[in-house]
Amino acid sequence: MVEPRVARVAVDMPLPHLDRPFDYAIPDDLAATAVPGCRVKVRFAGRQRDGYVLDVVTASDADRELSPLLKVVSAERVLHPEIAGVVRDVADHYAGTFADVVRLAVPPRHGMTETAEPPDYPPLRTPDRAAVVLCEYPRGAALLRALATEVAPRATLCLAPVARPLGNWIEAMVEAASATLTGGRGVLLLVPDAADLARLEARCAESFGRGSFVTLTAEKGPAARYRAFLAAARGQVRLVLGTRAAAFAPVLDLGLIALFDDGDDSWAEPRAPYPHARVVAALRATRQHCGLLYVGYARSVETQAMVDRDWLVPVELPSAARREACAVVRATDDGAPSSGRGPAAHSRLPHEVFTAIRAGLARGPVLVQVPRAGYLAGLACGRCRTVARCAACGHPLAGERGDRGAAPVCRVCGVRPEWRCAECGSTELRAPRVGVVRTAEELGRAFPQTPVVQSSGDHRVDRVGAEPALVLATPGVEPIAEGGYAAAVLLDAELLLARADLRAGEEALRRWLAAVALVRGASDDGSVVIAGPASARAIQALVRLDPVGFAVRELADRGEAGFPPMSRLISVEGSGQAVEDAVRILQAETGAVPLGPVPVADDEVRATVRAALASGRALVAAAKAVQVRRTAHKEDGLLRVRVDPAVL
DNA sequence: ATTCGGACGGCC
DNA sequence: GCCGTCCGAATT
Repeated sequence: MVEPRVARVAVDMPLPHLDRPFDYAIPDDLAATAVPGCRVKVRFAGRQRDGYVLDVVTASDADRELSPLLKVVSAERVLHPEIAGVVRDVADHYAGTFADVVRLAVPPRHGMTETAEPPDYPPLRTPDRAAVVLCEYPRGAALLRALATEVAPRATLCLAPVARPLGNWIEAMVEAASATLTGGRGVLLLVPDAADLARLEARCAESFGRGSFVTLTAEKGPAARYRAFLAAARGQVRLVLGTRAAAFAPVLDLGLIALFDDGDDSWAEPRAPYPHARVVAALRATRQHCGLLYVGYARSVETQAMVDRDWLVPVELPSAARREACAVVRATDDGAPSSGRGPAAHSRLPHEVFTAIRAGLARGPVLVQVPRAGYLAGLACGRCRTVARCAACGHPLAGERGDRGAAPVCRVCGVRPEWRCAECGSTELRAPRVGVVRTAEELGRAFPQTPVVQSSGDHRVDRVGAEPALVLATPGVEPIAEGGYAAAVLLDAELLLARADLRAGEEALRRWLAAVALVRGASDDGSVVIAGPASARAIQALVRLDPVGFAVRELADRGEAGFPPMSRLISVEGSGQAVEDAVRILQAETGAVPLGPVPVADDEVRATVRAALASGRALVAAAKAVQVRRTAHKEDGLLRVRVDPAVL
């Protein structure tokens, strides 16, 4: 009787034309340690390389003598078969290779950590505490029941943005986790950044017990990262917390992936093949039949698309209940497109902003959200302020640096269109105004008796007390206020809106809602004032606290313009010749009409190819085939392929 | 006839 | 990527 003696190995070699498993003979002395998921060394193309054993089988279909495994690095199973499947799915979705994706999924080995006695992980406490957040939402209780009974529900929770339990995203995630863990399955909780992770970690320690779960993040060094990874892979913990890189964490018997704020741009992996954690989570939910929950104050256009095809269940309050629970939001135009120049025109606070701050300070801290300048400025109609879009491809136009009347240029297809506003017919374009409030000193002068707290990227403040203070923050780093802010003012809305980016409106609304979520509800006199053009769709959505309606309309716009998530879009970037060849092949094989190429930095160009969703798989497959051809024929020049990139 | 080198294609 | 092989041209 012949024992299983063949190892199917994923060799660490990111060449697209060699992106498949290779078989190796397992020598007798390695038979015990060469287990599925372990790291091995093999000889490939005459060179020693790393790899992972995907499977151990009895026979190979290779028509040649198998090379032997050279070495089993260790018998530790670091790439479980189901994670290997997810890695393959992600690689296929993004026209990438298994080797590239597995590097994102499995952290580098740390030998000392692996051989050391593992720390003691006490069992999870799953307190029998009633869920107070999710049960307030329609379908929330049903969601919790499904998570507890292995039904693997998929949902997107649009939280009411308010500093009350009803709007507490941490509580919502802990409740979903608790239900799943009580039902006996493992949980993966994902957040976009380190500050959110610290807050979630503290709350989980309180609820489930310190040390009973792990936090998987690269920030604490390779040993800590690998220790946490091993605890999950060995099944020593059933709850894993983490940021982007933890989206692949090998939680055993996974019952739930919950992901907070999927619109945050940090979910996009900067390394090839540039997967987005939202997509990784969705692919895992499909393959692993686990629950999936997106949590946020905003609704991303992507998750709305999943709702529309009945793949996700929407969970949100009816709009009347939401408005009743949250702060009252008003918009005040921060000045007409003023021709006035000089300091006075720039430093004048809109009256309503001033009064809102003054009224808020009487009752507690007031948040002032001030966006940083320096985005790539987009253009708007000079008369009606509708965002100026390229007539050829629908992408927002950017203004080339210069004085007023600067030539508009499309960064996607490269045309310099004769622009005319689709709404009002005007041909007058305008760039966004510079900020109304430039400095903290300016506001400090306006409210001289009030303490001023500043939080920004380089100097982050985590929380402030309940006493009156002016809290100035850039979007994304707002401190939490004890008991909630009495008021918030959102300045320079137009600056955020007028980026030459498809997602400008969505992104602005997401950031504003995050600020509103830190403010007390209307019944506690919480109020928010946003300074910007009240006619803008995103501002209207904020005033009505209706991110879902906004996402529905944005999605419809994307559909009309042929952009993701209603189309599949591939960007091809690299040397002119490589891009030209790639685009020609993609066009020939799929019939897709390319946009561009347009020059980008360093002598490189970028072209964009779009296809209807129905033929998206074919487009992605063709893009992979282009790379296979390139590397197999050793063509020179670089070619980066991105599927549905977050920004163009 | 023999050696050298560069291009090409397979890699388990 | 890297190596091995195959073929043509240069060298003896």
